[in-house]
Amino acid sequence: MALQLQKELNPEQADAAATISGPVLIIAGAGSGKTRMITYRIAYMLEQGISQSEILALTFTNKAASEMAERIRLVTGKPMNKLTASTFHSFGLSVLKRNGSYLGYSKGFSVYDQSDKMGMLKSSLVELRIDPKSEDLYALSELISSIKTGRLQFSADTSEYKPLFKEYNSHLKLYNAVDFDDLIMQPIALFQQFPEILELYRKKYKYILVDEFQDTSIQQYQLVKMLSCNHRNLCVVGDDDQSIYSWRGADFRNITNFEKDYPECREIKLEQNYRSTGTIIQAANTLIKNNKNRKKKRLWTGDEKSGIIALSHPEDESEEAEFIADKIKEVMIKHRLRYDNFGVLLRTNNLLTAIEHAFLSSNIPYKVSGGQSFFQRKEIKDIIAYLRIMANLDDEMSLLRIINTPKRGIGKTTLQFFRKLSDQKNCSLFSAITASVHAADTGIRESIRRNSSELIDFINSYREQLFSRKKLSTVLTSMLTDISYKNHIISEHPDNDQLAQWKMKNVDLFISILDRWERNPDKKGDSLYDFLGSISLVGKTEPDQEAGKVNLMTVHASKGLEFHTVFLAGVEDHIIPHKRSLEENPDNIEEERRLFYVAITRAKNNLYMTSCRTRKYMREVIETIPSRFLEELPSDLIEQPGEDTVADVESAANYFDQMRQRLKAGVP
DNA sequence: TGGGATGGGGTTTTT
DNA sequence: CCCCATCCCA
Repeated sequence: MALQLQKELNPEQADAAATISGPVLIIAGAGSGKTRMITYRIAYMLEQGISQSEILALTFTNKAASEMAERIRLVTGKPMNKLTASTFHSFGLSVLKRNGSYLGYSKGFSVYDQSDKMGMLKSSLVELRIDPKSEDLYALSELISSIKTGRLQFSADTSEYKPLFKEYNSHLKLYNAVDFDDLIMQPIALFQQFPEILELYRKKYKYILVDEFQDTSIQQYQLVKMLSCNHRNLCVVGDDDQSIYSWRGADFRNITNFEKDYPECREIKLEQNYRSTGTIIQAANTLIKNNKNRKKKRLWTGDEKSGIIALSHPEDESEEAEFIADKIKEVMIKHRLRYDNFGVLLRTNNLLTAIEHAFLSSNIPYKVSGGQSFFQRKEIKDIIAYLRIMANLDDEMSLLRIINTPKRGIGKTTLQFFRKLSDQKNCSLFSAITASVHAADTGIRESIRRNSSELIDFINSYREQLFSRKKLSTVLTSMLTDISYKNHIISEHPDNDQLAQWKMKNVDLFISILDRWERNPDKKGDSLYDFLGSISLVGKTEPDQEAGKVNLMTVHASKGLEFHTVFLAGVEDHIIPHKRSLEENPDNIEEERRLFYVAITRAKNNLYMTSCRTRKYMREVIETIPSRFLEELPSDLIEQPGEDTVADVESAANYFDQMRQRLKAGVP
């Protein structure tokens, strides 16, 4: 059955979907049916006889990648097991897994996340005899990242960190580990050093598509360019107005670079919005017009002016949360909606708690995406560290993590001794401990030698089992029993049994995730290495297809999603736009505005914004100021409860004035 | 020397 | 409010 692009898509979408060879730049406004277009485009390619294995589709999140494959499967009715749809990072990981040995990585190398990275930085500083407390670790990790990706060069005031940079990288190598930046930079290095490997990838992936192109970094674009510069079948899809990841290296100038690199490219704009009511679109357009740095486009919709945008000013965050809870119930009944038609969006994760409390006490089912990932939780990271050290004996960060979890009687001093030894012999910590427990004259006390020796034997024995024929989940379960991990959890929370129970539930959940992964017939023959790889890049908790729950998330996490009714909480200056963001660079105001734009355009029908008058921050209650972006919205579109429109606009203006006075007076 | 108790400080967003 | 670091005791 032939696909009928003209019937399924509007003329621009159909044009974009049918243009499968040569470079194409598609500017797709919010809600313009981008995903639908991409789905049909790939389905159409397959219909034209291009095989799945020749297509590389790069997306921004794992969720987007799996959804893309699923949608194509639904349209074509065929399984998509040969299609490569993944994030840049997981693509990079797969390249390294296959070819890492060329760069000196051995099988089972570890992938370090942000917190591992911080830990590495801290110990590198100690090694260089710099007090970690005197440094801003977060800023340092950004610096390291920028240098590594070539975004920044060492300058006069940063050159003092050259040794740190060197130390950090050589330790990564020593631990047989890579960080997130390496997942992009090492494949590039590999392709540069071994053109014959690059050639293989070029031959394989004849058609490349990049989604969320505005959020790719210069390096990610470089990687794509390397792969596609011969056949030039590169399609990039993006919207500069929704670029919200510049802090992570995203550079929407890539869009202009693309036009330069591929002068023959076709450019197609999707500007018709199918998602939102006219009110929402008008507000969004008015807001984003204030950004100087953007491509000309104007989103339009057939809808005239239905839908609601409302603003209210609760006293504090608990009143705000209650308002949202009550409003959800009210709107749900009025419009006969389900809970999952609602999205509650927040600029920062710490605004989450108040909302969760309110939802719990008014029995509103909800799910949180974003925030701390399941795999980032302490108890889960502990278990992963056990698996990682067994997969990769050089993995020092993991060894350090588990060495006294639970307590094993190996303390600071002993550890220092071992680390010094590993440094002297330029070997891994694990080898250093092994050597020292077997040496005749160890220089350590007998009881400690015994403890350490037990640990080494423990790791070796379970390592062996994990690579035997046994089921991983079975081995893991017996290992956790062996170390009485659950008792450890209980002893960590002597006065909070509920928390301990919750953590144990997480542990069980992890085991069942492993179990399910092992049972998956696609993963047959895969090993512990593959499992660790597969979880190392999973950001958020997988959306368990849980229907019937209110969606609670950060604005960043909401990109690409839509809800009948959206709540945007904490619409206050210092939150959105965020204080720190502006402190870093006043130009960030445009990115903050884009964030606000993304939030607004998630709404199909209604948008309820709340701006508290006071808010608790850390320990103190502070007076807040309504977000400056509120003034950029057309005031006649905004309802404020309990007042008629004219008085409303006036009082809002007054309110802003008062607040500005207060701000000038120096009241925070 | 290890481990518990006590006090200080703090994440904007995430692959 | 919670997590981490340091200090001090056993």
